[in-house]
Amino acid sequence: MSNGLNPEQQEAVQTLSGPLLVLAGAGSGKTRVVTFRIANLIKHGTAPDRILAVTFTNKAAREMRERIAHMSGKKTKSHRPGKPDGGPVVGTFHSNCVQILRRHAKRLGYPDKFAIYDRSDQESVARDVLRQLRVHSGMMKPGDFLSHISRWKNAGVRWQQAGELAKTDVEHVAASGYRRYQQAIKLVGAVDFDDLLLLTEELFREHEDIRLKESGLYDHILVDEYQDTNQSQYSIIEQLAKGHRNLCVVGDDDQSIYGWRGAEVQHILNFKNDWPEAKVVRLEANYRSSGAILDFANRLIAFNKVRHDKVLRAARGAGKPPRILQFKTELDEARGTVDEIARILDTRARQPGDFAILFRTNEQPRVFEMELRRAKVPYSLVGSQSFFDRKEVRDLLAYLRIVDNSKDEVSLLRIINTPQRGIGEKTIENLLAAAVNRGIPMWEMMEDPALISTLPEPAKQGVARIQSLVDRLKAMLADEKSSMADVMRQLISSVDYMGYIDRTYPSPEEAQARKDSLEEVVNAIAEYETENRDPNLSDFLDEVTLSGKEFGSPKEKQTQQNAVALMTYHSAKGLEFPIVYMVGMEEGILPHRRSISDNVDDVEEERRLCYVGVTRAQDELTMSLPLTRKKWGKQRDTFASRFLYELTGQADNPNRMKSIQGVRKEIKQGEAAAKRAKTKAGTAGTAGGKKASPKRGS
DNA sequence: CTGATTGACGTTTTT
DNA sequence: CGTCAATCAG
Repeated sequence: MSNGLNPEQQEAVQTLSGPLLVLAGAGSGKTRVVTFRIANLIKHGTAPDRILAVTFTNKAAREMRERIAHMSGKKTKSHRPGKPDGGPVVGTFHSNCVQILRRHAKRLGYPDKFAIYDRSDQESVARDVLRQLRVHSGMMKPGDFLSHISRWKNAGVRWQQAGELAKTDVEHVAASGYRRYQQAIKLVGAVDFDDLLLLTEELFREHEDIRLKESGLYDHILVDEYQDTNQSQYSIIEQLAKGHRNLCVVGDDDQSIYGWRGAEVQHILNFKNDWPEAKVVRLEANYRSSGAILDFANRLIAFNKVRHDKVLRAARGAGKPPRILQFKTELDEARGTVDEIARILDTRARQPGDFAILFRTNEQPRVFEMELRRAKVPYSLVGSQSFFDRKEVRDLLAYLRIVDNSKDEVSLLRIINTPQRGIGEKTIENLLAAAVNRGIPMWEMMEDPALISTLPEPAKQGVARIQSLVDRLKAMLADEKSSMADVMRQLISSVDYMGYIDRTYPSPEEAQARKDSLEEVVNAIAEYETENRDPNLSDFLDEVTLSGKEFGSPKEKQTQQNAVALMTYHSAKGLEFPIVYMVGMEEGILPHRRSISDNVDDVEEERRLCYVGVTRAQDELTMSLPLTRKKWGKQRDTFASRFLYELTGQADNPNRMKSIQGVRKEIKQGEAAAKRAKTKAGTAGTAGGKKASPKRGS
């Protein structure tokens, strides 16, 4: 074997035509197989740019591009099919859909320059919709509302049909909100992340000419992490591949962890039904982890009922047995873990980048971050509050988005009075109402002299100022001589954003930190400009929205290169580390309380999550739990995760059942308390007078 | 219109 | 115990 692949891997690499399902276990060299197969296709005469590889994350796309470039010496491009620079097209579902939609938006009644709304933009639209519907936050919060819509969209349900499907009161409210939400974002020419997929699917389904044109761009399609495709993605792939049938999908049903986002394991389990002539290759040899770690993984996942039966074979020796540690509090857990890492680093046997600390929720890492900072261990927190979520960064981007596309209402509302320029709440309300009334974007409404004349003097001036600012920036952008970074700098000084920061944040350190992140935005734009052949604002904004987290400053990137990784199990998928710590192994966290109910638990996906965590580890694995955790101001007892018993082969240990029952009881009590609070609130409304007086007395 | 204070509330994961 | 939204006095 010239390239060091085993026979199964060889088979996957050498099957060059027709449908191919690669059932790849964790650590089976999946990524290598995919890249080798692409190289092989090219070697056998496929033009590189007629190969489309779809990845799940931007990071995976970037890595694959690098590997391919490394192997073939060919450059690959991110997601610009049709341009003559050669390599295979590698990108995520979302980035590919954006490209397709940008080419055909008009056919769906969208403007060429549609904005892409991310989670935070969506929330602001959702808040507005809920306010219009007079929905109290006790009934439904913006997040809940959006997950209803998202679930419908993932299942291909449009707002016209949602009402019929709604059963509960909450669903009915969500359904009527769905209509308003969808009309609102369409009016401002925006699409959300789900729309990117939904609209592409619709485009292909309703316009055969477009489907033929787009699918005709490729002769081969490869899809990674196929177990995580949802309904729209499944359909898009089918539409693209049904002509040539050269479709290779790679995945592992045991690592399906995005069910909550509409992913359906059935797609990978049923692949042979949809593509009957498909060849199936199973990769069950694991090259990543030590035997002892794999034993844990195999024992654990065997508890799941819905799965392809498979057992990972260890290609390596047994290695160190994994450890399970208990600490008194979550602070002790963090301290113990970090101290150990620091100690190992002192011996120089390992580098910071060899370690990962994995957890379930984004709130867990706080303590670990504190401890890592104290111990002066470099770390990088993946996900969570990303750079582009910081207020000042979002503000600047909102300005850019207005310059790019003045219809973008969410962005306009964000910066219309930031920094303050005398346009108050009342004025905004009036503008908005008038715009809605006439069915035009707010920005256009602001250009109506009749309306302007009704505004109070300060607001009048404010509107004039923001209009002239945007005009100036637009002109500057069109001017060849000034770069996008120049436009950005001009913007910051024109609105005196620095002064705004000084006024808003009295602490000098915080003010400086915020100013630094402004600088980083300018750097990011400058970097984008130097790295892209045909830089333009729309494209920059797309990239930021679709992959915001990975855009950090050069400085940030460097420190992240060799740092202890702090991340969720979800973000860890596809990665590997010599030393892994899985922390907070408690009932209620992993499995998460939301998957546990009175007597029927739905924890299979949580178990897969745990499995993903275990199989990230190459040499050493440590699982830990604090015996108490601070919650709502009180230190409370925790229960050991049922998974700890399962993976150590102690499933019949009575303590496992005690744990499960313990957490169920706790959840039940929590629910009862919530109910009591709710009824109390209800009665307080009618009999409010009775209870109010004693409180005021003090 | 702006900045400060008080009260309610707290169940997950992300392209 | 913190966070954030709603509320209130300049």
